[in-house]
Amino acid sequence: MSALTARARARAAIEAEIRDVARSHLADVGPNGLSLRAIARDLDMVSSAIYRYVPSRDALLTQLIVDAYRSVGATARAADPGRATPNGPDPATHSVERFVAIAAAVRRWAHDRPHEYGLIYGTPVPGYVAPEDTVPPAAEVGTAMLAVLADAEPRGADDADGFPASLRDDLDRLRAVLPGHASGIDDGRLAAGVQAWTGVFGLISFELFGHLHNVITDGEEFFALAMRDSARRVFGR
Amino acid sequence: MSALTARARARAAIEAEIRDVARSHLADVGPNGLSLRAIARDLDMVSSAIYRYVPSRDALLTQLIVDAYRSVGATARAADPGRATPNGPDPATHSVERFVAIAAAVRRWAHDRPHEYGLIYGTPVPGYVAPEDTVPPAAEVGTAMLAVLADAEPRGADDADGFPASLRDDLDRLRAVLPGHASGIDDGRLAAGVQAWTGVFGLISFELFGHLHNVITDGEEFFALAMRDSARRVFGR
DNA sequence: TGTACATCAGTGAACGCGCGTTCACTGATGTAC
DNA sequence: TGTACATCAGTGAACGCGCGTTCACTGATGTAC
Repeated sequence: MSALTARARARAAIEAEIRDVARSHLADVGPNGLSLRAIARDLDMVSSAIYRYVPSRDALLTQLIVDAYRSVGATARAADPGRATPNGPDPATHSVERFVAIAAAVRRWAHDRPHEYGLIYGTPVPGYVAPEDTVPPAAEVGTAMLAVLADAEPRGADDADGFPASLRDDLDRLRAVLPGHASGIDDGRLAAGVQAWTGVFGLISFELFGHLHNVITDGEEFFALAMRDSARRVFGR
Repeated sequence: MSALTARARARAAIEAEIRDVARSHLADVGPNGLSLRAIARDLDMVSSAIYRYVPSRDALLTQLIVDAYRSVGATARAADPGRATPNGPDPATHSVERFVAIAAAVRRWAHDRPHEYGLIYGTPVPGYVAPEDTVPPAAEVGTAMLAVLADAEPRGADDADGFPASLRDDLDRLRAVLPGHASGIDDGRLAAGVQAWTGVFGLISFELFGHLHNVITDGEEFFALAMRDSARRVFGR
């Protein structure tokens, strides 16, 4: 029934296995320590056999990075209650709730697979240069979060007094990339939105990398509190 | 005149050289790639000679980590305009300004030595367990930033409604560690302070690790804006 | 000031290990007629 | 349905490399008397 030949199915299965094993190794040794030989060993393959499936170590890293970006991007999109309705945003869901829900889902995702999170949001792997194909997946989460801005009801005042020209340019460029009627977002709100967006990952990283040890034990509550606060600043309460 | 013998001075000089070379290698290969042999090579030493100065690779890593924490901690303290006066905090300097000044100095520090920043605020090195002696230096920056809270004039309202007990406990514990008359800080403000503190590193990491590429070009301005905003939320304007 | 001994710095060889990647090869699975 | 050929998966040996760490040793620098 399957359109794929037995060989093609076997190949797909092994490719998936390789990525799974690689992800689990990531947890033990980190991206720098990731070894094709070790992966092959775990799969009862001879070390050279893995080159039938993976062109090089860096290519495998790239795949894992792209997978991770796509995965967290999909998680963010799926968690947005405003996007849940069939056509367009649900106007009944307040933007604050949407932002908070997405943030919480991203945090859950990160805590469930800290090594994959570290792979994309931690220290860049030295010597590894991310190819172009990682760029679009990398943008997915940010787009999902900032899309909430585009749907929010516009506010009257633009409290962007004193923004330097360079920053206004940046915000203009960003507005152009955002979906829908993003053009209605004023500079002040857009800047606050970017800040809120960076805050999501800032807090997740801080917690995951151990810098809240001996400070905050209930990371989940604190995160929820902080995100609510962030979102309210952007959207007003 | 020197209290140290020639041998002791030579030793101190070489130890410093080793750390310098190690720091420069950090930039090229990251903490995982740091190699005692490579360091020895750069110093025209035979590979085994380095063991006269460094007990092991992990010990060297620990030293670099401690140095980095101390360095950023000292930077933060030195940048606090409220601490500049001989005795006690300068009441004329508003807390917002103090926080913003410290944050900017920390960002500068990080941008001047991104690898050292990554060493302490990036992904933890897999397999490396930080010994106890890294804990006090690690706390220095946070203490410097939150100390501003302790000096701030108390505000009337405590907008900490709905804080769960676990979070209140965390905040109590934290208050006990903070210097001076920190006991006067209410839960709402303390939580906001912690959030502002994590925001500093969140934004620095985000920028340094490349996640603001194609979004914000003038990172310095955006950072300043964000920190001002953060601080105002904590201290009121 | 001089000598005897202890401490230290630096050498060179070796241990056992792991890595990415290439290559010529065997045997199995697919495809075209 | 059967055969001939092309493609693919997996093998095993090898290349050249780097690593942390130990060890027995030589020669220089320091210390105590």
